[in-house]
Amino acid sequence: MKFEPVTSRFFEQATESLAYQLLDLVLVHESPEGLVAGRIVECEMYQGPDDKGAHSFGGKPTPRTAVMYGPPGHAYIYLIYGMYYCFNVVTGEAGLPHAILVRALEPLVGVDVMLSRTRNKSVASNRLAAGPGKLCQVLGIDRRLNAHALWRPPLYLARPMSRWPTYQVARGPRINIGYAGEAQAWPWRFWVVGHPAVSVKAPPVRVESPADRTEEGEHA
DNA sequence: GAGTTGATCACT
DNA sequence: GTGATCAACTCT
Repeated sequence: MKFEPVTSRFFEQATESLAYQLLDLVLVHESPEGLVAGRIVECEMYQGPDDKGAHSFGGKPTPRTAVMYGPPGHAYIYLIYGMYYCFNVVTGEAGLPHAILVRALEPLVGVDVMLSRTRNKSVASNRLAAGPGKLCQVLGIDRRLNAHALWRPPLYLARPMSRWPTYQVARGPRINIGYAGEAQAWPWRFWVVGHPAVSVKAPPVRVESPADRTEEGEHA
């Protein structure tokens, strides 16, 4: 299976439009243990400084969140709960601290390498990366890749050589941001309807047809 | 419900 | 500078 990296120009669009488009793409890591890649099936957008759920809420850059304030298309990777990493795509023009958390992907290449990195021996192979912490674990992503430009190796977004079958996108509230006040309810999580690699089952606010997606992308 | 580490913040 | 708090998670 071959993949074509996106260009830096790809990231020069509104965050919500990018969130939808991530579901067309593959995340590739040319790791020391081998190439691993998977189709992105779930993501969440975070739009500081007004989003109480975002690390960039309030608008004051910190050492951790500095990369979110830079130009789009770079990786924002942070340690969560002392044990897991989460991988984000920085979006929004420089100065606008937006990012999209990639929550789940469908393993496509290097499943053997992914299996060797997981501790849970009984997990189904299509759920090896069903969750942001597991995703980073099986792809071998850690803080060393923070701020990496995501249009070049060893870590990049890519288009598959052939398009995915037609699919629907659902959107709903984001996961585990109970501290975020009313932002908790904002429908800023996006996922491929019915896909087995999606991390958490939750009722969508609404389901959109491919035509809806196209229309929304053009308006963005 | 526990595990585990470091960023962040409210204080000296 | 120092200490307390707690997190965009995962598995038991």
